[in-house]
Amino acid sequence: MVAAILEAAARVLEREGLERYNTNRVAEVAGVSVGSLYQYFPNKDALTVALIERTQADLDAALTAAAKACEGHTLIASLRLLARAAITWQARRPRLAAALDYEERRLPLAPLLDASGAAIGRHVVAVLRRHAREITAPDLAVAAADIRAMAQALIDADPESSPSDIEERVVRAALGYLTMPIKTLNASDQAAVGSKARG
Amino acid sequence: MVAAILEAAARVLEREGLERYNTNRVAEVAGVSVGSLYQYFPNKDALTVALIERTQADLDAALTAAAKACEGHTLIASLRLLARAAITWQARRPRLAAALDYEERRLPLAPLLDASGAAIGRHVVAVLRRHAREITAPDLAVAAADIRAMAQALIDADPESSPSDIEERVVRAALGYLTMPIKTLNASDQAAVGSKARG
DNA sequence: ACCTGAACACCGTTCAAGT
DNA sequence: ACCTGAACACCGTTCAAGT
Repeated sequence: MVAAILEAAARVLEREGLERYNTNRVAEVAGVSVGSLYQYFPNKDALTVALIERTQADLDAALTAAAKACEGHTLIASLRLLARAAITWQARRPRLAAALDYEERRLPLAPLLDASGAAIGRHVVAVLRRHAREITAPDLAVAAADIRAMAQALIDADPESSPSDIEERVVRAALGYLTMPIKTLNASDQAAVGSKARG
Repeated sequence: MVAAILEAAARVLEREGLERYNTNRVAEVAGVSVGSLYQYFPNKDALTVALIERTQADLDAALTAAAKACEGHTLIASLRLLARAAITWQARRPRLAAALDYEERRLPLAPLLDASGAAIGRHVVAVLRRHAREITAPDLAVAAADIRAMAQALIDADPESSPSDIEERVVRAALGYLTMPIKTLNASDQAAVGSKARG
């Protein structure tokens, strides 16, 4: 029953969008009354969170496989494999993925951060750790979270771009963030501070 | 009257959040009836868009000033000035800025992209153009849009971090994206393709 | 025990009545 | 012309009645 309701929710989001995503419609598509829905989920947000969790578990599996495939590869090749996995996964149900990405920002996500969310981060961190020598970013966990946020922003930004174009830009952003020479970054401090005096 | 309603909307968003942001509350805070609100705005989204436009105009002004201050500075120092301007601006009314960033994703933004949105991009592109020799990214307009999306993602991601920490990460991301050696990126192609054969 | 769906509350929007 | 606010529609949620 829970699975049927989640499936109905996914279908409504995918085919009718966030505007028509309401509990009465989900119950109707699932073939149950709205009262039954509320027997299994305390409210609409809980239903959405459950759907996000199920979807994140899928993405986690895809990234686990990609992380394994990274073994023995360079940092660049590894980032490309991870980016490609995330982009391919999102391309399978783009409207559902975009809607859930959007809802993620609004919802209390403690359970997700503890469970699959952190799991996704852990895979990336594990891959990064193997290439620690090349990485100048001071904190791998922060770097993994930042790369995840940036990749999601680039992927959601324009669904018009081709997957290979998005991949190129995600890899460029991730690799640049990770390997930017630290002296280059420090060199900017004086100049920026000094510019306050200019007008 | 329009200004009074927009001010009321900003105050409601800032002090009571998106959950209590409704037309009846906005009208109440503005000291008018809800019917009057609908005489000046065709619907709630139009009110939100108008508020975003006004707010973006402020950000545009801040970035215009920052872009001017960049003249004569290195690419790195310029990116730091732009990042600092954006972060400082958002720190002034963080809850309002975060709420509007969120709404931006949902709304039809043709007017914004044509007006202030594109203006913001133009300033960044102008700064980037002065340093074209150091930049390996193939399209400055795409790069500016990507940097804007990434910066927004990092700024909105954790409001816990200190402004200087966020600034460091935004500059790292932007500079890395822009200057990543192109040969490094190309070097990953064969490895990634070859990995498909592995398991 | 579980399901049903009418009913309630809240909020976006309208419109007849007022000035 | 412009304002008012009660009324309507929609959707999240509940609960008395049914099986």
